[in-house]
Amino acid sequence: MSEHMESLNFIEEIIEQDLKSGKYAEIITRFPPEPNGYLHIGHASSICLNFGLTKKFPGHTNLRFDDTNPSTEETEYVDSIKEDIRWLGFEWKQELYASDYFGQLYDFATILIKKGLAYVDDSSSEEIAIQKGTPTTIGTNSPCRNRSIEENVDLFSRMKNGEFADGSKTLRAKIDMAHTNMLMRDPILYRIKKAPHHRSGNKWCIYPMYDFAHGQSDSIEQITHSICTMEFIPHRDFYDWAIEKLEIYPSHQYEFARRNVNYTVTSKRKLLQLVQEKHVESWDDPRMPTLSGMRRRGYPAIAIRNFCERIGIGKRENLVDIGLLEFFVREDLNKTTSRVMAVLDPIQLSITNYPSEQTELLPIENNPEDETSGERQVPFSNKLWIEREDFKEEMEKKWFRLAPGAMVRLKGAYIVKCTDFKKDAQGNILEIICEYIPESKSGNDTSGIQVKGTIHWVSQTNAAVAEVRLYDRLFQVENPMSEEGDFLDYINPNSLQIISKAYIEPSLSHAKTGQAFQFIRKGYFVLDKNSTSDNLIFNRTVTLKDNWAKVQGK
RNA sequence: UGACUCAUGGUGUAACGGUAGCACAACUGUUUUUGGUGCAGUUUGUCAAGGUUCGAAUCCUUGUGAGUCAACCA
Repeated sequence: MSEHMESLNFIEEIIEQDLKSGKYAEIITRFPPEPNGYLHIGHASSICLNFGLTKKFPGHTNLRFDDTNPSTEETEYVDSIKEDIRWLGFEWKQELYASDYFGQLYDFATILIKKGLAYVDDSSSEEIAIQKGTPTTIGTNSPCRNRSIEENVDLFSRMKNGEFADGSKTLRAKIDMAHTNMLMRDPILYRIKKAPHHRSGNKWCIYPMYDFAHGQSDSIEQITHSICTMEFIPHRDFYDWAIEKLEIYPSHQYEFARRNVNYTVTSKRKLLQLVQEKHVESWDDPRMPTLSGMRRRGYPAIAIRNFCERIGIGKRENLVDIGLLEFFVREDLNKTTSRVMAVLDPIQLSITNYPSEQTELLPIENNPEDETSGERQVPFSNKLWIEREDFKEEMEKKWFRLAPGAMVRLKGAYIVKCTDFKKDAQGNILEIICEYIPESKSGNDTSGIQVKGTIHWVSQTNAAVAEVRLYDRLFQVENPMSEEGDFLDYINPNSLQIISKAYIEPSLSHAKTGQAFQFIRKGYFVLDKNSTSDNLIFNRTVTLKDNWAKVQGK
């Protein structure tokens, strides 16, 4: 009933007005990646924006690969991009490629030449750079600027036919070498590149530049709202110029500020470097900010979508706290994952008054947040593994775990009282000795004893073994790109910690790749894709919030 | 010595000339067989100076600060 006016971001406001005014009956947006790398969290923001817009308003979104540079693009990237978008939960109306428009783009270029608005230039890249001038001094005209239309038409077709070497000629727009916008100083439209293209093969040896492909592709597809990041603002002048001169469908470009996340980098070049120089295992290394990395890390797609929606879009510089993403990850996983017990840093706990030959199965709820999740049977015996950090040699104030004389509940089992412990000559604790309270059985406790602490455990005779990989942030500083020197200097040397032998409860030996769990008190974990039944591998997705750690830190 | 963007708590984002709100983070308390979760609450903000107005985060002026632009990359 109470229809609250939902607040719109600035692009949604523009669209709402365009729809209301009748400028468009429906809108068309596009997500236009270049297939030269894997998608990352920054792309997720753009994907959620573009696809989200046409969920909210009538219209549709296309996927268009901006593949105009054959030397950097590969089909492997095309495939990963499609997989990542689908995983995020979006489906495009049409799958399109700028390379499909090479013929049309060539015709567009010829139109400009015939209108006297483009010319073939023999200048080298160095000469062109000099002609450009600087932001504060005007440029100079190329000596080729006044070639006749006939000569330009002839030269351009010979460029296409492969008569000239790479770099020997370009096609340039004839605009204004004194323009305050550097990009309007006769920008290059076409270059010669005798390289095979991932889709068109050797059919072409001239390729359009971004500026002479993107806006034109938008126009061909009748994109109504072409959304890109702020660094393309200076390109909008040319975007509009070309549409006007070509007299084609007037798409419009809108810009928002790219989303940056702290403790990571999201430049494709830097990410590629991290992979190539083996600072990480692969593009989908769980420490990477790529969508495939986050998927392997165990981040649910819904968490990424909620994150993107929450941070919204704007036009100002930003550095979003990765903690917000982690919040959404925990929020979803808390509701959906089964609780299980795993001991990462084991120490033996022996119960002296429990029959040594006995094993009993105890029912433990799978997820207290989900009444329908049921329960499972967990074996219990007199020799258990517990977490080394759950024991202290001497009792302290506010310590709710084990210490000599202290009592805790073993999750889902009994209350135990620590009676003794054993140390070796070096002072390492070898074993904790306890007595259990038979009347304190979980769910049937008649002991009347109240304890503050509950700890997790695994029965030694029934335990399975797994490798557990603990991940931390990839960089030690919030913004590696703004620090002095090389960003690689700021890599966190402890971003990956491998525990080769953790003890896990037997139910976990049937886990499936990608299946997520909460290891009680330790965090959320997911079975890695390289896991086998002989060698189980769990990735820690994210820790639980830890108030105890905060108290200790004080 | 240019053009173009931008400026709201620690972070991100609302407000469309009329009560500065939301989320995260932080901090209290409470619940809890996870020091998790849930619940209740607290703290913290309009870059500055002028101006217009009954009234300014919002409009105007000036200043300050940050970012972008000179790839045959996208």
